[in-house]
Amino acid sequence: MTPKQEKIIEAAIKIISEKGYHNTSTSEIAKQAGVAEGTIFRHYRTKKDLLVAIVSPVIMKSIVPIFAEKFVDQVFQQSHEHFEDLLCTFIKNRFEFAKSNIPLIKILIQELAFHPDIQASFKTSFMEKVYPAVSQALDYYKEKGELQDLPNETIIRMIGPTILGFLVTRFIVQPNKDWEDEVEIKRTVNYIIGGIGLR
Amino acid sequence: MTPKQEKIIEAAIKIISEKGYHNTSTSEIAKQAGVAEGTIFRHYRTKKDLLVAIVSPVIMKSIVPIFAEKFVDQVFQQSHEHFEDLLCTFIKNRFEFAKSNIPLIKILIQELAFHPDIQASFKTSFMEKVYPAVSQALDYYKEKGELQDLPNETIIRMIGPTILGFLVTRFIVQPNKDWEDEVEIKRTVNYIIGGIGLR
Amino acid sequence: MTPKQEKIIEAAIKIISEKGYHNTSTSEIAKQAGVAEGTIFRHYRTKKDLLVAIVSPVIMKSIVPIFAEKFVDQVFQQSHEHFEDLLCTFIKNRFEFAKSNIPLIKILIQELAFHPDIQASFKTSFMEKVYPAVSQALDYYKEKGELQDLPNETIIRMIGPTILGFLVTRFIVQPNKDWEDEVEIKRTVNYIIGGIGLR
Amino acid sequence: MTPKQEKIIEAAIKIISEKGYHNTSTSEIAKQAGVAEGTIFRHYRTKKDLLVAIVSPVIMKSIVPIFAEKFVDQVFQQSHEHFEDLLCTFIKNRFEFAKSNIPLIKILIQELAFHPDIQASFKTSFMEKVYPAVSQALDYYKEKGELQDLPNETIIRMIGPTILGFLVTRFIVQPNKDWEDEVEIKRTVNYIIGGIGLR
DNA sequence: CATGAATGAGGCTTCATTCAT
DNA sequence: AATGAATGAAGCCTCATTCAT
Repeated sequence: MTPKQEKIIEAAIKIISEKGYHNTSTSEIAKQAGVAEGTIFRHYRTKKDLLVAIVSPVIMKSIVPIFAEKFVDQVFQQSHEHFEDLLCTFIKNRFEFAKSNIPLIKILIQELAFHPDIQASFKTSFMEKVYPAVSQALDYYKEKGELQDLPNETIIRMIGPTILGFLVTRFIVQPNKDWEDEVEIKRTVNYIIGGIGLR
Repeated sequence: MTPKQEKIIEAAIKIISEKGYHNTSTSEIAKQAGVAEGTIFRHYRTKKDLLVAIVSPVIMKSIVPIFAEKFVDQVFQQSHEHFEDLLCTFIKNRFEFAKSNIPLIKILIQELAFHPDIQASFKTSFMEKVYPAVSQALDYYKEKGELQDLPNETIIRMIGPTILGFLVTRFIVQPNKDWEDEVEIKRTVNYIIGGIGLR
Repeated sequence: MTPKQEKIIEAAIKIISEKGYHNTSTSEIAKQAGVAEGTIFRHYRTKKDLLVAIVSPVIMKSIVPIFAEKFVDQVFQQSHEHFEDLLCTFIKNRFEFAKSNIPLIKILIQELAFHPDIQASFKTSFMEKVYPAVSQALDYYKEKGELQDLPNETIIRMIGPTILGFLVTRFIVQPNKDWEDEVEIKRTVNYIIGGIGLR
Repeated sequence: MTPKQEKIIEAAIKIISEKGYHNTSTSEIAKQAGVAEGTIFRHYRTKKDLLVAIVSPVIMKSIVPIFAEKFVDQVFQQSHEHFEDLLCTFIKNRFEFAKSNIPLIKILIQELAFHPDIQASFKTSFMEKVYPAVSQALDYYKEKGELQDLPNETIIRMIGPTILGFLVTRFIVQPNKDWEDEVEIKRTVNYIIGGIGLR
């Protein structure tokens, strides 16, 4: 990855996250990157390729890592005795990730709707790497009697938007509000635990 | 609203919800509507105006009505003794609304990100009509001891994505899944009540 | 065919025949036609489509008509007792055709090499319409003892370039030479008859 | 001519003959030649220069040699008693030349139309070297009473396309047909002799 | 009111050519 | 001599918008 390439990606992320993929012209990206327009196409065959180059790693990093590599181990190494601990770790981790990747996440969310191939890539990542790991963890805590006996799909369907909703509100909808992050994270954890935990 | 106008709106909703605003050309809309391209611009000065004409009513209908007109009354007429009842009514109502307005909601969600003016309109509607009503209701049930003592903003920030997440999953992400709607609605209500209710 | 369309075709023929398809830009054609560049694409979806629209009719008119419609009839109505008469009529006819379609023929010859689809179209026309008719005529005159017993393919392979070579030399290679057309046509006929006729 | 240069020429001939000059990019040539794109421009100032470097020798070799060097001598050394012998030698010679230079000849024929300077070069070669020699030979055989009393220009105008037409048909239009080369060459000679010879 | 041909600005992309390494 | 990243001019094409009919 040459310095010019980095500038291009950087510029593209900045502008696309602000105005959206379709409202951003390659000439604009080139100008912002301080590069000739042709240079973009030396590195990315099409404008779409550039988008994919931006979005692909985010897909990986946004959902995969925690689960694929450490998550399951952690769970069974009892590093998180209670589901609540695990949830808390997870939310804090994703919070930090979101905090330092706002533009990328904005782009991913916005463009997911319009690019079936990106959608597919996302879905695949999710179904192959995230879902099995989470499902396994949920089963584990269900057996420990910490979770209600709901289908895993339902649980995920409820936790997912809760966390995503929190992060989107926090960083995209009202980024300038005076947030007490610690408290709000705690409340989100409580909300989820209240909603799916066993009393 | 002439019959031609209706055809235009109808066609625009169909195509834009499928392919997105930017991937839909006015000529395509005209063809689908069985109308000359010029006719569109006789009724809507710009393509953007057409989008606004589509999206504006949805903004109203998607968040306002229940609250603005009947909601508060209902609450104080004790038509819903418990918050859970109110919540259940609300979710079922929004469920039906979503069911019969999928394309419109798709458009609204997708384009909200790229059109600051639509965002503003949405925000205004929300802050002026929805928030006060909901807030009032929450206070009422808090006093009745049915809700935890959380800031209203936080409660809304948690309920909102939960419901929206359910509807989006149900109708957009996995519309073809074999859903047991009754059950899933009940679970969603329980999830929320568990999360914010007092035990 | 609107007047603008005619202007476009006219301009395209002029410039492409002078400079070749690839050296001619659509903006140049538009300017020469006194039309906006976009107008070209309203009538012809691509630049290639424009070329095909120009070339297709020439394919038809350059080889098909004489044979398909009148040729065979004429032969069997003994309107041409000798092969020489038929040949003379044919060459004169093609001579006149070439004279009034020089740019079109130039384009056809030049671009045939680079556009496999046009080639195919040409080949099809030739094999389906021209070859059978000519072959039939040749057989007829062979039986009359006027032609040597050569395979029809060979005869056509020799007559074709002779006539084409004459026309190309006459109208493209040396259009400004002081030609005695009558004489030169007669000589061409004699050359062919000498080459394939029976003494 | 360095080995790199040879690779470049070789690659250029291959690709340009297949796809034409304008449809071949210098980067493609570089890749096929296993050379950096810049290297092409170190040896040939422009893409056009490269084409000329390819085409120039073919112009020489395709029409000049036989005549310029050995032809005239041969004629007056009576190495060919009859015109037919000379013609036969010539066609066989050009046949072999064509056989081993198909791509080059393809390029020459195709690009001649679009490059006035190459045309000029061709014309000059022809007028200065070929025409006088051939003309002299024709006069010689006319005096011997073997040829009809036609203008040399006319004779050349008829023989040229006949031979060229044969070679183009044989090697470019229908290279895969099952040709009996010996027979077909003989027929071509007979066709020409029949057409211009004295009975 | 409706039409649809015409417009022309602007977008993406290609590619011959240059130049620092 | 060779490289190949960078350039930017120019090409094809799309599409929202206008306007004469």
